[in-house]
Amino acid sequence: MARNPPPNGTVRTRRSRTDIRRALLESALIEFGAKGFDGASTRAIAQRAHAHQPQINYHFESKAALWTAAVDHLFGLLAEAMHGLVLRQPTDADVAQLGQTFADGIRRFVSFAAEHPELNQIMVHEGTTASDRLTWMTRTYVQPFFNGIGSAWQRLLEAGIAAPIDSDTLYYVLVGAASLPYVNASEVRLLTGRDPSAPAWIAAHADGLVAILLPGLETG
Amino acid sequence: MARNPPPNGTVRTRRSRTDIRRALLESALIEFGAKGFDGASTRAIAQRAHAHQPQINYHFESKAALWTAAVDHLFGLLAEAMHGLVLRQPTDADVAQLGQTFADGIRRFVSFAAEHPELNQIMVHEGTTASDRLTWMTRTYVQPFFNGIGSAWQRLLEAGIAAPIDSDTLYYVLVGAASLPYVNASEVRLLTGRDPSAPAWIAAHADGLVAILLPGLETG
DNA sequence: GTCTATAATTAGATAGAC
DNA sequence: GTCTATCTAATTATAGAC
Repeated sequence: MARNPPPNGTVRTRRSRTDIRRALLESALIEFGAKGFDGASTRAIAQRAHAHQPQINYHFESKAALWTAAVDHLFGLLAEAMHGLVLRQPTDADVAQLGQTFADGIRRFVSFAAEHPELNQIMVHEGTTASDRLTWMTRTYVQPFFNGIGSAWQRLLEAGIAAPIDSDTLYYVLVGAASLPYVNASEVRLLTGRDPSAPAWIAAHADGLVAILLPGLETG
Repeated sequence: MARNPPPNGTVRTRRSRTDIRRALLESALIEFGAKGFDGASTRAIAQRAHAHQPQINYHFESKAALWTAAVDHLFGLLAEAMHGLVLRQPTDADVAQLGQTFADGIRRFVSFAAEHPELNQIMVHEGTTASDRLTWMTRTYVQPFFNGIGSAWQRLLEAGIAAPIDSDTLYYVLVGAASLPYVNASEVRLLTGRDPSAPAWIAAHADGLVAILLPGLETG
């Protein structure tokens, strides 16, 4: 079953279907994140994945289908990173426990934003203008996330743990404050000389957000 | 000196040099904000300004020059909106007064972000990747803003007025939390059904930011 | 499955009539 | 100054050899 190997080491090794699809997806995330849907070119995406431009149309139906597949992949990673977090707890649960869970969620989200800045880059690009892509992404992936955060925040507000911000506004305050340093990591390096992807930076950032958003949280 | 009027009302009226330059600049801000530098097309910019595409190269040297002029214009508006705010006060000044000034700055910045979302849209687009445009914009306009906020924040930290966040991080927390609802206004409308450009939304948002960032501020 | 060649469209920029 | 026409280069997508 083995295919003939290339004549000698000079030729690029042939990759499996799943390998090249994954490489194209990850390249697409970086390019779409950096330049947006219209600004990204399929040539640049292919080149970054060490593939040729027509392979995109072979492995995916179109540029739009590639974008969709890339976003599917990325939200799958987010779901993995958030797995096990249950913000909507049974009504008799200790609300202080919910506060700790929310704080844990903030830390995980900050870590994810640092590790995968493409997610928030793409969301910021798409969120500016009404489009089919925005509607699909919002209804499919963002809405459940938004709803879960909103209902948990409501209970934390009533318990006096949360800062005095209504839940709709809180969502954007949280996401904006949690993601901008990683979305704009190039600017951060230029402006501060520091690297926002350093573990110490990420931890301090997350601690700060927990402190300002959950001032009524018991520490220890 | 009056030019001949158009034969009758059907023809588009000829605009003055300054009028058409301004129309092209404002159109450019919207397109660059929505799609980024590479994603925006000069044809779309011209069309939105009710002009023809070659007029861009007549009134501006190139697409890049148009971008630069548009950013110059926008930061000019920001400077106007912030005019009179003096964050770096003489050493013997009352530090509580500095807290009030900082709070006022937050409110003005939120209002500006709501009124001119293009500023933060463009900054988010450019901040993702190192480029000559990013370097120029950061050194020319962002650095002074960043430095002023940083030194004021440092004094507010020492006075126990500011939330426990170091000043580098604070800058991105503040800008991200203050701008995202307006940068992504389309998504906000889809997700919440509310309009973030409504005065009540803006005021509540700014109040929330002041409350979480300056917990030691004296109210009243 | 991969790769070369290329079709069809659109991009930014320029020339020249008016 | 404006506008039509057009140039060159880059875009997404397809066809067909291997």
